[in-house]
Amino acid sequence: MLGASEHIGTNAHVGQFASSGTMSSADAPADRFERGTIRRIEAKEHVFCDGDPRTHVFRIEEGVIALSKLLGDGRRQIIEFAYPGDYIGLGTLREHIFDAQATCAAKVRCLSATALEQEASRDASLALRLYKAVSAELAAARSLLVSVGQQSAMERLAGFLVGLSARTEGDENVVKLPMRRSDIADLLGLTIETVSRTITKLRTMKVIDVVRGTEVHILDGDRLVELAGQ
Amino acid sequence: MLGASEHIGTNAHVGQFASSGTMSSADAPADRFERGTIRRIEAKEHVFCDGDPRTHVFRIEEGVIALSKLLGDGRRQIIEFAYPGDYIGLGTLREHIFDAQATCAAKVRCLSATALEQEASRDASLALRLYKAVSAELAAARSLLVSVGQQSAMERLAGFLVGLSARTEGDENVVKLPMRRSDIADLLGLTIETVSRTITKLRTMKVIDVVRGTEVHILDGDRLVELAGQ
DNA sequence: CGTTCATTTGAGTGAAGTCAAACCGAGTGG
DNA sequence: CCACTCGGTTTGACTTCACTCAAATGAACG
Repeated sequence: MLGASEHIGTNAHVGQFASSGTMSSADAPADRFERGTIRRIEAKEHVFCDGDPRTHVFRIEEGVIALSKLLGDGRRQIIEFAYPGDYIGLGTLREHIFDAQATCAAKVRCLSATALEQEASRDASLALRLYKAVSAELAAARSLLVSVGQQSAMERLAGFLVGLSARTEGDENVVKLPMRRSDIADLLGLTIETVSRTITKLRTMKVIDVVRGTEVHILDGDRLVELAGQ
Repeated sequence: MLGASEHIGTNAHVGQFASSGTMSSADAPADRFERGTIRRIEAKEHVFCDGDPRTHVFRIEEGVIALSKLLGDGRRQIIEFAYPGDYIGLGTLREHIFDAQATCAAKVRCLSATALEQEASRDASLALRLYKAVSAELAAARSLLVSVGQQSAMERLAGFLVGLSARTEGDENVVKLPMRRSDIADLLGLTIETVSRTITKLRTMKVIDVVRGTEVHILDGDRLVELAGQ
C-alpha cells in the first residue's frame, strides 16, 4: 500500500523552503494571501504530516495535494484533493490532524499561520475570507461524504470524473488525472481494483476513453452525469 | 423509508417561531449569538429544507437535529447530528443544500443570517468565531468521512457510541440514543438491519446492554474503544 | 533489455445489502 | 383491562457488490 513511505522523520519536510521572491500583488499590501515564499514539492513528498505543529497555511500554486488520514493498519482515506487556488492547513487546532502529500510535482505558497490569524483578529474582512474558505471546504467534504456513504462504485467514479471535468480549464472533455489509481480509490472509499474495473466498464460502455492511463476523454458527458446520480 | 414525510410545502416551517423573550446575556450586548427567538421543533419536523433560502442560522438549545442530504431515489446521508450548543445553517451560500430535521423534540434559537454576517463584516472577533465554528464542523465531517470510507460496520458503530458517550454529561457509561436506528444507519452509511445486527452482536459480546431500545449501557468501555479502531 | 512501479484482469470470498416475516412497546378505544 | 393498531426494531434466508489474493500486462527509465 502507499502511505508515508517517502517520509523520513516527522519534520523532515519543514524548513527548507525554496527561496522565491514574494509575488508583487495588485491587492492591498496587507493581504497575507498574496505574500509568502513558494515551496516546490515532489510527487509523493509530504507538505505536512498528521501530528505536526500547524505553523503554516499553504496555498496550492501548481499540482495537486492530497489531504489524507492514515489508519493504524495502513488503510487511508483521502479527505480532499487540493488544486491550484485552494488553501490547506486552515483551522484552529495547534497541530495538523491529517497528512498532506503531493500526488504529483507541485508548488505551494507558504503563509505563517500565526501571522495570518493575528491579522484576522484585527481585520474582519480577512477573517471573513477565512470563514468562506473553510465553508467551501466543508461543503466539499460533505458532498464527498454523501458520495462515499450512499453511492455505488460506478456512481462515485462517474461523479469524481464529472467534478474533475468541471474544474478543468480548456476542453471539458479531456481530463488529466494527476494522481494514481490508489489515490482515487482512497478518496472514494474503494480499492484500486474496483476503480480500475469501473474505469474499464466505462470504457467498454463507450462513455470515456483512456489514453496512457492518465488522460480521460469524455465521449458521452450526458451519460456520465446520468451515471453519477445526484 | 424515512425522508420528508412530515413536511408539507417547501416553506411550511418558516415564519411561525414561538415568541420567547431574548435571553439576557452576560456577554457583550452586540453578541448576536445570544439573541434571537426560540423555536420549538417536533420530532421529524424540518428546521429547514434543501433548497430553502438561507435566512437564518440556528443554535440548538435542546434535542438533536439531523443535517442530511436526500438523493432522488430515497437514499439519505446524514451529514451530522447537531447537539445543544451547535450551530446549523452557517456558510456562505444563498440557499441551504441540506435538510435539517429533528430526530426528537427540540428547541433552536433563530438568528438572522444577514444581520449576523453584516455584523461579522465589521466585527473581526465575531467573524473569527464563525470561522472557528465552521472549522469544528469541518473536522467533524472529515472524521465521519474517514469512518464511512474505511471502517467496517462494527468499527463505525463502536466509534459512534464512543463519540456519543464522550458528549454525554453525567454517567459516561449510560448513553441515551435520541434518534431512530434509521438515523444512525443513514449517518454511518449502513442499513437499519446492519445497525440492528451490529448492536445485537455488541450485546452478545457483553460490551453493551440496551434498555428499551434507546438506552445503551456501556459494560466494557475499553473494549468498545478498541473495537472502534482509531 | 531488464527492473521497477502502476495498472489491469481473473477467480473466489465475504461483509453488508435486500426482501420478508416476526416481534415489541406505546397508545387508543371498546 | 384487554384487544388492536402502528411505528420501530429484530431476526432470518438469500443475494450481490465490492474486496482479497494472485497473476499478467504495460509503461517508464537507466
